[in-house]
Amino acid sequence: MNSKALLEYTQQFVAFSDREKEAFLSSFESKKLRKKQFLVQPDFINKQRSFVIKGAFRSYIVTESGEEKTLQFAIENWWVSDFNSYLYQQPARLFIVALEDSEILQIPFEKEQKLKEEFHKIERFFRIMAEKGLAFEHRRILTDLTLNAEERYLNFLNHYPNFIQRVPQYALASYLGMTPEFLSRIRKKSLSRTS
Amino acid sequence: MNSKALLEYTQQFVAFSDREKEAFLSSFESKKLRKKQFLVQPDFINKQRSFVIKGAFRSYIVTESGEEKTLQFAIENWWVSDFNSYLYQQPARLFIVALEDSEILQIPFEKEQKLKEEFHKIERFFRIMAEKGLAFEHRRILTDLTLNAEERYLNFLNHYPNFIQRVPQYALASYLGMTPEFLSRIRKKSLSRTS
DNA sequence: CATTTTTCTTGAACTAGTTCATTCACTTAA
DNA sequence: TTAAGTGAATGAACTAGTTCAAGAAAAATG
Repeated sequence: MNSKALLEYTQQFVAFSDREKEAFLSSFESKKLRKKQFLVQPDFINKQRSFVIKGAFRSYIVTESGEEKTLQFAIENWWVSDFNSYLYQQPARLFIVALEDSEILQIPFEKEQKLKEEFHKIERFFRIMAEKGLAFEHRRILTDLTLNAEERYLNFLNHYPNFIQRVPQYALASYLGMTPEFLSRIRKKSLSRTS
Repeated sequence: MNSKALLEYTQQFVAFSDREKEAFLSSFESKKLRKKQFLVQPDFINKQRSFVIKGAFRSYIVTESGEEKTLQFAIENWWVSDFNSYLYQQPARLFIVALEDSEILQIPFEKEQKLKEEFHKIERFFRIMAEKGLAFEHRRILTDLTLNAEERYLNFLNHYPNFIQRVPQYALASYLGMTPEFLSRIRKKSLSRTS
């Protein structure tokens, strides 16, 4: 199994012992998804946390009127889940779909709980993941409250240039809280300024 | 020191031993703030995490054009900080101000790090805090993407009725991502429907 | 490689929410 | 008490972003 990328990822944050490494990595299972396959669907419980080895995902909610609103994108070295569903083991509200043919490593909820009980360092690892996630979402909320549509797009471009090519524009628009038509106009405008 | 409320709060999530209890609670210091006093200000590092014993706080950012955008409210049994500043020990971008005469318990960043190293259960406690915070912010982002201004207000009313009386309307408006004038109109409309 | 499907672009009308200016109500403090 | 702020309400003009419709481009499929 291709757990090298995951191990290297963890080493940015904690130094696992050999036992911890073994316990941690052996709790994951590899899974492959083809483009357009669903990893999570509403009304089902999101029973796994997934780490992206290869490919790209989008998590989104469908409103009453049928619009899709994107909560998150994930590419290599990102985690993806319906976090409310996973944390509380309640039915999901989100869809998570593969944007490309993808490979992930998944850990089941129960195994994660046991690892965190048994190993302090694994508890720490997931604490750090959650804190980084929380800080990230605070920054997102602040930019959403602070910037207008064009500024939000330029800000995204700045921070995540590598996402742009891999994500459909209508999905990015809904992540940024605007319509695809308006994003198209914004891009036209900023292109004409650049060239 | 009034650490009873904090201890009871932790017991919802973890069962500390006597040693852990002692180490945890003795790491906090009590602080009182009068209404309108600042707990955090931009450009200073947010060196403490604060737990509200009594009173109410608001964290907000001031935009280039001078508007205040509210990120968070906190009353009794909530934590408050500029979390990006605290986590990364970088200069804050937020103001945090007391909305009432208040009392908090504060733990310094360095002490928190040591406690998390020494005690697995304290590591777990902060892991749980971060995960709950992350799930909360995901729900917030989803409602912001999904609902219009009136629905966001009614949703807030539903979920946090006790905040309404303690928070100025202009601050609530900026938390909900609308102008105070528009919130005023929304309230007028929904009042006339109720009575 | 032709065709079917999906995504992106463009225009024109529209509207949810903003802005600005003024009045009203309510604390706070001297 | 009276003055001096500060927060909330209201009206009217405005605009950032939406909606709808239709065509163009790109990508997937057999």
